[in-house]
Amino acid sequence: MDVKTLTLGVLCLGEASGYEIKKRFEDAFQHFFAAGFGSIYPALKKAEEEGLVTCTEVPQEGRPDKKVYRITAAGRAAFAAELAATSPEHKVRSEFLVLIYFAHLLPPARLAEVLEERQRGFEEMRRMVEGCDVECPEAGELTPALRFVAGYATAVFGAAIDYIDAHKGELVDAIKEGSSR
Amino acid sequence: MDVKTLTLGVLCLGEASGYEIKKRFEDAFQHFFAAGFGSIYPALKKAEEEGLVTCTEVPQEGRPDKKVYRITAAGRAAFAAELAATSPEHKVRSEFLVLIYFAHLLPPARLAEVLEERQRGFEEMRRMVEGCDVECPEAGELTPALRFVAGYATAVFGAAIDYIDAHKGELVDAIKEGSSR
DNA sequence: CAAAGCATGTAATCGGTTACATGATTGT
DNA sequence: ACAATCATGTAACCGATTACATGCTTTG
Repeated sequence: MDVKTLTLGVLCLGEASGYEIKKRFEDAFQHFFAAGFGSIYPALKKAEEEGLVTCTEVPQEGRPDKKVYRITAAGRAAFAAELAATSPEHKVRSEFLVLIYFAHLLPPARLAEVLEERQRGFEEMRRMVEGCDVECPEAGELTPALRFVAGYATAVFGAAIDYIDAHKGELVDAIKEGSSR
Repeated sequence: MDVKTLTLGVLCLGEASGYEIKKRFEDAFQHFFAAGFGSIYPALKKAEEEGLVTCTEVPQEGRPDKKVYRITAAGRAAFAAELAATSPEHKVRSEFLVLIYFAHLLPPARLAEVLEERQRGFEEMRRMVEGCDVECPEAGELTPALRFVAGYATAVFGAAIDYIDAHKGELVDAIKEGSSR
């Protein structure tokens, strides 16, 4: 699945500009599907060429015109078809775990930093996911699907945080001993 | 961090051929850093050109010669420097969570399949990570770092599996109701 | 006064995946 | 017989990141 497809997904939920889609990616998908302007704008352009979305330019003062995109029937169908065909992959690319795997080649002080930095990162992620719950009470109750995703993320980040917290001291001590010997 | 760098890391642990490095990636890094032949072989070639590894061709019968790579002092230094400079990122790209997020656009039967498929995937991963413990008793005790990585993965996969198991019925039921209404 | 937010885009580059190309041996 | 394992590589392609380019408004 590429950025163009998920962009279609966002537009299924309502019209939006490229900038707004980027924000959606940040506060809803960030923890499982990141994307920057450099992939969103070209994706929107291509989707428009293919008739999957339409675009209305809204004049703005002191800014470039806002381009509001709306999904078409063809776009909706394309997104549904893509969803039906994608298998539930789940890939992780973790420099953090590489660093731990080769901890013996890291200065012990740096190792401790690495562990705390990642722990803070996970804590921030968890806060954000839980915040999602609180942020949108106006839209009525969270749908079951959204609750599932948020609950999943909370559980997984929680497990990661707890594990790091419970074992970091032990690891750092062992590496310190190893490097002084 | 790219494949070339992690390849250097593997060679820090002992000499190996491209094929053997690929196996290492599969049974040690798979859950946090995947790589295929198409990135490993060119990485090795480039590392050799840069003097980070040396290569000895070992004649084989009925197969292409085996090319055994060994890391050089420069290679070791380059790897250590790279490690010291990399920040502990941790990125997830999950088609699975996208599928759940848009569960309302999926046939309920497919949703149930998706949940079970991913659960099985995580269970397999967890088994593999735990197996790591059992597979290499000859190399003496697992180092603290290796234990940390295995323990982390076990905890996180466990949390994911438990969460899916506890909430999949609820989700599927809710989506079924939504689509019949 | 500086930083963050609003708003759009392009081009170069980079890294990785996939498919192709070859072929013997061993296990089911 | 067929699949898997051993063993190496290349080339085309694809998608994403990064840097560049511009510039006003709001908030701290």
